[in-house]
Amino acid sequence: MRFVTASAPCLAYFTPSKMRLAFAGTPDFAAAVLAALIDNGLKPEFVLTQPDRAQGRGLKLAASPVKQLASAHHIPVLQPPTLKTADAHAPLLAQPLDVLVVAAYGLILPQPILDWPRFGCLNVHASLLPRWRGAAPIQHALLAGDTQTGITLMQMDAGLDTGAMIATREVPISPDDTTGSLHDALASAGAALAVDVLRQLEKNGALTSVPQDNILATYASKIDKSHARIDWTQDAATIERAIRAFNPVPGAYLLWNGMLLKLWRAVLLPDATTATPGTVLTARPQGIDVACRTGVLRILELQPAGGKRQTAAAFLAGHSLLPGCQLG
RNA sequence: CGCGGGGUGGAGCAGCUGGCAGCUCGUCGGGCUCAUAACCCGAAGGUCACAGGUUCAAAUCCUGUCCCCGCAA
Repeated sequence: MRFVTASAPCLAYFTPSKMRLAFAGTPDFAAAVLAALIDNGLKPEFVLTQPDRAQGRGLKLAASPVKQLASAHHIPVLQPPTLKTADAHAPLLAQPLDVLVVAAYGLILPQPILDWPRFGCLNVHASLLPRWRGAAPIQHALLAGDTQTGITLMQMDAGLDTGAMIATREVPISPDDTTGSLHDALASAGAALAVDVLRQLEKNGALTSVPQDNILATYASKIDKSHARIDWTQDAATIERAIRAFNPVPGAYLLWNGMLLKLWRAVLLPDATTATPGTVLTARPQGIDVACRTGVLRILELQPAGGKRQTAAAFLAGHSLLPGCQLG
């Protein structure tokens, strides 16, 4: 926001982006990118986001983070349920556009939409393509034990994250990163990269890109609850990565006495064990040690269904989880 | 009105077919010991989320409100 004195001609102070820019996105990740565009004088003329959905306890109707942010800045918001039909995209195509920035929008863009902006649709993807194309790149990077990931800004085409790459930005993965922490780091990297590329486009009037090497492509399939149950027949290092990859959602969990326990934090122990995988070796205030296929995992923080997240010491104070019992 | 669990000393839980508020841990005091997570004795600390109702009597039964959480989306 800049101030304009009453006596000065407004236009002399107001230098709007010459580009006709629009934005499409839905969750927090997208909202972070949108916020950066707004803060850097690249305010979109309008925003596309998914329709308000009933969600949360009580299924209350909620606006997406992108919609909330756009509304706060008085940017027009469009929420078509789909873009596949001519009815849906006809009104959009009537409007001239230079570039559409897309970040975690969640709707498939058909060819007419991809061809709509003069410089095409630019997607902010949370991996270093061609590695981890698809829906859950952050989780898969953690599950795989990657030590580095990043953001790729690419020119969208009809394939799933197959478009030519315009720019990338690397983000290191630390041994204690979770999907939550990495998501935030990637969101700010993505936001910064999107701003950089748009400024460059504004200056040069053109974009350069390099095609992806399809041979190196890997796919990051969607994560759901069924993946989040701890499998003790895996080795301890794999399980520890899974706990971080499923934090904060959907939450790695195990079953004990028919009770669902979410695992929030665990560390690898150097110990070896010959116990059956899933056996509790010791249950002490400093942690609950569980045998895995190879290695031992110490659970530090967990959460019973209906209860709050708590330390192992707190949990043990109220539950008799004894050494020797089996976790599933 | 999507389904469900829960709010009890500082922490985690039990009690909830109504009748003296309990357990594990922590805290404080003392003792015993120099045994990988010590042990023994003692003490402090709670208007049982809030409001109303039923009752001789309510943490417990009924009604309403607030807050926390799991599932499902």
